Amino acid sequence: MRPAKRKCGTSGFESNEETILKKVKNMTKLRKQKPAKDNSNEKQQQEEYHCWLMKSEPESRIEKGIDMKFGIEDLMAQPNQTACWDGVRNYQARNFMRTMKIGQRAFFYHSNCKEPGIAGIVKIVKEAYADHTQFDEKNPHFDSYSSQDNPRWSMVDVQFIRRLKRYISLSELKKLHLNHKTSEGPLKNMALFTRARLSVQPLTQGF
DNA sequence: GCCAACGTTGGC
DNA sequence: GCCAACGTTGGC
Repeated sequence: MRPAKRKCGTSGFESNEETILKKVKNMTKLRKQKPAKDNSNEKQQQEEYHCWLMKSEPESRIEKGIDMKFGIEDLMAQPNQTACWDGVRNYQARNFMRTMKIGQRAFFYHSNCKEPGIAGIVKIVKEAYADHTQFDEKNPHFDSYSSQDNPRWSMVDVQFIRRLKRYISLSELKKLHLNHKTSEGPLKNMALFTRARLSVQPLTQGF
């Protein structure tokens, strides 16, 4: 059954900046700190992240004959407005996906496009499992070193929740980030800037 | 284990 | 389309 398309809810991002900041602050706050151990390079395992940012390209780009386009509208058009997040080929991004739990939320970020920025919110509806595209020779993300017995790459399923009431562009986020670096604001450690090239990331850096 | 060369990401 | 940043590969 396909649920009726959601309207942009009234609980959405308001159009004023204060409320956006409050929201981000709240989402950031949900990050839970496990009891600290002294081994600092285990930090990533010690810390549980609850809110994510996942990048996808909303504009057509052909790679080995396959269109990489997958914007938020493409997600909305899927059955159940749900899609698997295949194609991640970076270990850190993969590892983050492997820690994702059902029900957690992520910002859907539009990358490599005219106006990069956050377009909407999705939720994790299936936890990490093998990414089938790694076994498909015709797929741009085929990995000949991976095996069915021991798959190297994982993916999760995400479901559309809603668009943001207004698109939050990268340039706006960057301004906030720069301000927050001096004012100790909530976007001070936003991974979008501290780990710019990661395609799957927790909202704020702590790793 | 170092690090140069190479490949990819993604803003601009 | 350029290219900076940075992750990966592989020679040594």
